Amino acid sequence: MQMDERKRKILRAIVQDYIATAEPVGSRTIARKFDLGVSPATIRNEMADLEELGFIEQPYTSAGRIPSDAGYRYFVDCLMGAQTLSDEDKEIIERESTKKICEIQEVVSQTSRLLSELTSLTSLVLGPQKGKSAFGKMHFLPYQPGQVIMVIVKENGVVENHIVDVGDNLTAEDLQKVADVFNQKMKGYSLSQVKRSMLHEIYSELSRQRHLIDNALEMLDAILDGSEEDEPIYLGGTLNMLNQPEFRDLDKVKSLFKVFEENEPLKKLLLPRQEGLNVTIGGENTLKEFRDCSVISATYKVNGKTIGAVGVLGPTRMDYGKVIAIVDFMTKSLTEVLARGKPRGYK
Amino acid sequence: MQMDERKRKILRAIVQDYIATAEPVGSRTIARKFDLGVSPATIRNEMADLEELGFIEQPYTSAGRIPSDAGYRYFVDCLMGAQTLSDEDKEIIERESTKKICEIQEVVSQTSRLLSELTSLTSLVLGPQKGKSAFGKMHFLPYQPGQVIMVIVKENGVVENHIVDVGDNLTAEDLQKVADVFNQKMKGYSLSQVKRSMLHEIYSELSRQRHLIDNALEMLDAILDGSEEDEPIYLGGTLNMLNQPEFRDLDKVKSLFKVFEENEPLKKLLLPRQEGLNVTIGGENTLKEFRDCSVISATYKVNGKTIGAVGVLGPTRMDYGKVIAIVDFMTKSLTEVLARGKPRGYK
DNA sequence: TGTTAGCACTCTCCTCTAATGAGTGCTAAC
DNA sequence: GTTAGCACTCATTAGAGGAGAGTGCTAACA
Repeated sequence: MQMDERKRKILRAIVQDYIATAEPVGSRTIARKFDLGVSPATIRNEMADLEELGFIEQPYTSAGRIPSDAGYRYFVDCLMGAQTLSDEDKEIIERESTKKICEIQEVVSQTSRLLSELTSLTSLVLGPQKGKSAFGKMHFLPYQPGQVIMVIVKENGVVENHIVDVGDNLTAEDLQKVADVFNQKMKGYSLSQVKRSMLHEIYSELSRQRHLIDNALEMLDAILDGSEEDEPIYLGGTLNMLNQPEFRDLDKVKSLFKVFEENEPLKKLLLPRQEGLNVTIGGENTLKEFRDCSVISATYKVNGKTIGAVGVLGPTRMDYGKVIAIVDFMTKSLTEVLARGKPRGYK
Repeated sequence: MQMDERKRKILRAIVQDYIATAEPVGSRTIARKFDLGVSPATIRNEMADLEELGFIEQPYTSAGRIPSDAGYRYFVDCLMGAQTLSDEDKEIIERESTKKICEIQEVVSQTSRLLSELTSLTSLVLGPQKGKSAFGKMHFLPYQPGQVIMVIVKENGVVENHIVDVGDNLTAEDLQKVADVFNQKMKGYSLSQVKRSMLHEIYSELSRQRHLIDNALEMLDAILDGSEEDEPIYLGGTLNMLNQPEFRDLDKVKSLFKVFEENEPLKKLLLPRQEGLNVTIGGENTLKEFRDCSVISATYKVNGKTIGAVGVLGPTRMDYGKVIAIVDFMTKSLTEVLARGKPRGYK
């Protein structure tokens, strides 16, 4: 059996109506709401075919039909057509993107908030990967007797500071020397790349300040590498999920929100199998908590390099056209903002 | 009518049983579970009295009784007796508190996590108030052409850094001069305290660097004062609320979680009417979302000065004895940790 | 051969009713 | 003052019946 034009029209009608109403769609409804020029009986026949093809299913005998995952997939891939963004939404995004921002975190959280607001769904934003940042420059500043402020400028421009305990017997010159050696030897390397030999050199050059070096290395370790693993994902509008009829069930809500508290599953959800825009529908997600959910995600870039991703999570019964348009435009806007504003924090 | 010993025993039994089962308590149940040496009929008579006194109420005619807010209040104030902490919990808290921590934020989030874990309720932790911190010292470090890193050491020891745009024509000496003037004039003042005259002085002394000063002041404003308003409250174990039978209702959950997203109401909930430990029961909370909730909160100190608060939020039907013991011990442990470890970030 | 009207059938959802059971208040006896 | 007994109340549950939506099938029609 083949899909013909009428089947496509009917499938599209079913998906659209189900997205709008969350109720199983009957042949009569389609005949009434969509002007297909055929009777409900004909539509019924076609629906039987569509069911056989696996695009729709019945919750129970003699209920209307709802789209299957495959049905949504076919809809997204073949039926949806060009996604248009409403002028209103477009304007809102553009207005936001012209705001001046200096911290990368602000950009990310703003993006997250905006996404969930525009879609009335839950947004996921993965900020620029800090992990790969390398050592740039080190400064020491006076703080208190026995302690100094160690300021680390990473190669990606992020500045961090930590208090380091030093002995009482270190002079400003000693510290300057330590900084000089570090700056010279380590520029451009992350700590994990620092060879033993390099450390050895530093140690031997600065044998007097061994205590300080140990402390400094510990701090550096945390700054340069520690953050790699648990890059947080910004969640927005989680409560929107509670408005979805598919989450009327409290146990479902509980297990969903539990997953929200973890990072790894969300990252898996967000990170695309390929560059650009991805649509993951229902069971295509591996996690059972998301079996009834779809994710629209997309990566964004700086200098042609992919550095993060944004996504929207909602029930499979979501307005794919609208959400895809929003996510798409948002990543483009984000890429633009990052290229223009150059806030600190991305590589 | 007066409370006598038997009435007290019965009220205590009702509260304890209701806390344990979440079911209205009948006279028969009390006679069976608690050995009061009287028959259900007698207990019924006493319960009628307790109801008249306002300590218990009936959800509907011929259901068992549940404690009213006043009943819980009487229980907490007069019936509960000394709260003992289980050795197990004590050990857990002590083990946590010996861990080395260097950032105040870690302490706060650890505390929050621990509280919600031990109580299976929701924890609220208000970190040390940063607001009152004053200007301590300013440093400039080279960053990129046209930009410098402004490092601000606040009087409470917190170090923050920001990138500031400067013109191309500023030398290191110029910057040093700016820093010197700021350090000299502003030490110990928060920006809101800076008199116009003082600013005038700075301006006239540094007329050449006006552009830099404007930028610096803007940053300082954010650092010194901006954080005062929206000191975040750390929430832990919000999902625990979903396990409480009183939150079976999805609408209730929705409105509760909505409040969780705001800061102001939570702060109101947490900030005590008096120093030390506070118990706020049911309707004593002003917000309608918390009408069925109680809050056990307590302040913690450093150097004898109250600087923050922790609290536990749960249904009015909570195990007051246990929770009070935990919160009490926790604040003491926290006070101790802060006094000993002196992590940065408190005043 | 494709389309349509008609019709019996299925299954959910809602409502109504009756039975159950927990718990009370009252009364009278101890 | 305490208790046993009893009638009464009311939430909860299960079951029955009806309404309604929607289907699949059949037969007639173009």
